[in-house]
Amino acid sequence: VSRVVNNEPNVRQATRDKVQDAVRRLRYRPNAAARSLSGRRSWMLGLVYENPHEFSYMKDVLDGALSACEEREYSLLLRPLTLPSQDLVEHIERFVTQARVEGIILPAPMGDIPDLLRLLRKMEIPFAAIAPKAPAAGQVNILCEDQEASLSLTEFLVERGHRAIGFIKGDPDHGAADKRFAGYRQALRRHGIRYVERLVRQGYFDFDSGKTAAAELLDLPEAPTAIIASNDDMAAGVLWQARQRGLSIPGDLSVVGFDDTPLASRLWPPLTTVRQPIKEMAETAVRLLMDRLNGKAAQLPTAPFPCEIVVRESAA
Amino acid sequence: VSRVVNNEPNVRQATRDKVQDAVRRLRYRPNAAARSLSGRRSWMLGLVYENPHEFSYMKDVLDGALSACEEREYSLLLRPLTLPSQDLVEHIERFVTQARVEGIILPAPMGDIPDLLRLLRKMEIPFAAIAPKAPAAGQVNILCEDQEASLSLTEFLVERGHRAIGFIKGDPDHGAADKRFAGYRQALRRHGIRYVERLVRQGYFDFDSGKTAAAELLDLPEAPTAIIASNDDMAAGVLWQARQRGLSIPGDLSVVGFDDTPLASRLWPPLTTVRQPIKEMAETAVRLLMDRLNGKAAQLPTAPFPCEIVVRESAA
DNA sequence: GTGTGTGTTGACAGCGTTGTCTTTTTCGGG
DNA sequence: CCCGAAAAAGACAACGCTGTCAACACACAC
Repeated sequence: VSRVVNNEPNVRQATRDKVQDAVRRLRYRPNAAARSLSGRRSWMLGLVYENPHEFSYMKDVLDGALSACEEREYSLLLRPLTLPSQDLVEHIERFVTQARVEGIILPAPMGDIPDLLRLLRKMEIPFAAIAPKAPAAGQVNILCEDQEASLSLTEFLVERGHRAIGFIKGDPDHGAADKRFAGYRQALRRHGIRYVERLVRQGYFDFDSGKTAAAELLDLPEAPTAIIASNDDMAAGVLWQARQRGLSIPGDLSVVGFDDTPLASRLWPPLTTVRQPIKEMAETAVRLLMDRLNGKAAQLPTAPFPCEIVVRESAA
Repeated sequence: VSRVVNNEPNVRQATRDKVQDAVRRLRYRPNAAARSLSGRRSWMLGLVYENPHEFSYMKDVLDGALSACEEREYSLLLRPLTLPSQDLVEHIERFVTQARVEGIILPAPMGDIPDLLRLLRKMEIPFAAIAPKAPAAGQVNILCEDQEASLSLTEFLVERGHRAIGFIKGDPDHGAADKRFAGYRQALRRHGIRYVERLVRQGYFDFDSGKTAAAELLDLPEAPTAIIASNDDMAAGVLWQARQRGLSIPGDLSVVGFDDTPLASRLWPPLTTVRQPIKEMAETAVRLLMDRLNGKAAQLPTAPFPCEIVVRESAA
């Protein structure tokens, strides 16, 4: 029965049929616990994430990870965290040893926490990092063309005549933050626009930091005519400040964001933003991680996923 | 060791200490698979949900369920579904028998799908329904004061002078939809305002249906001066339509929603809405379900959770 | 000293699979 | 028809716990 259920070779077709018939008749389902115990495999992956207030990004990661797990009959265990967390290591160690997860998915910014990575390496738990800042060799890394997207997005504004373009950076712990900023600078350079440090503010990927940064930018004597926020939630903060000041969008100020979350299409005016294939990235992360667990040849690093500008009405 | 680890009685303190000391020294962690296999318990709960585009509500459910599971060292398995689904029964049956979940959490509208409930009863899988339309006896039901909240919200508008109040209903499959509508009618009755059927439109808890319904309402010869949307995402649709028509909010039109999602505070103007303690409700659902699994005395039905109006600037 | 009851420890089968080793069957070639 | 190799089937320990029953220790009453 075991050999048939697990599709092993060296079973005569007639026997196979007989077993499969019985399986159906008796509605037999292998017991996952017994299978794990005997096979020394848990058939479980872990998803360790920072629990954000605005969950859109994580929702896509979750959808992708779940669907890839379902394909191969794995289960997915979630472990939300709030950073910074001093008992992180102990926490994760319990998570791993308790549930015996075989591998872990680390969406940003989890792929860049030294303590965490060290622990996982020590415990020999394979992992896949989604959008890490520093994609180390020997681990699964899923990237997307953040810098290219940011370059295009900035050029999109330049082409429409903007020269004073404000930029709100993302949380420096996220890999995407640096790359988006780099794309911005690259675009300025390419078009011979002077980089003005005052036009750049630090944000943290959340609404409030977007509001704060926008306020600073808009109060500048030479206020920008366009603002790039490193994600949609911060862009919402920019819109909010613009409203407060009675600025019309995009008449007085153009605003663009990143991520194409549901929020982007619900704001007024709807946000021009960058869509990333997060769900596909998460699916790929899970699949590559499983391949590695099953000893498939170490894959070549996968090409970064392409992004796409979604043009709406918030920029002119 | 088993007796100490599981806190069973009848172990001398000295022995207990010795074992605990060894546990620490050896970093011993019970093997979940072996424990399940032997104890015939999986230590797993399932969360079966309809996967919405706007995930805010489910995010709170997820947070609550995870935190309650963690308390008692249970794991939570997720099963997103897209309704309607013809192979739902087979799907869930596999989910249950494969992972051997001990119980299932059913956030709305899952608690009202007859096929699903029948299956779970047949398989004798206990479940907890969050905000079901028809809370059947003999199961865990978690409710909140939707009708009362809707009553107060409507009165909030009446007190500010509104008489022509539009209402956009939620998905009729959700229990909350009916109750919110009932609260609206109750408020009208209490204040002697005639109920006008044309001012009520069917929505489905999503942005697009909110837009459509709002368009119909705003095109009415006697357009409402206020619109109640049965959730924030539809309220965002109302704001969108208002903008399209150049209406000022709340000057020309007051708009209110339900759920107090992140979206509500990011829209302009920020939405007056109703906050429900979703996370606490989910935690309670999980705890009661576990109590039932562990044979605690059948609890009395829990009191519905109170809601709270969050006043922002979208209504005047 | 014996008997009784209770608290404590010891011993071991059994949970439902998988991996490995042994035995049997099948098949092609002389 | 027999032989040897390969394919298929069979047998069973092992995985790491829990539940249950047996054994032992100790306190107390008689």
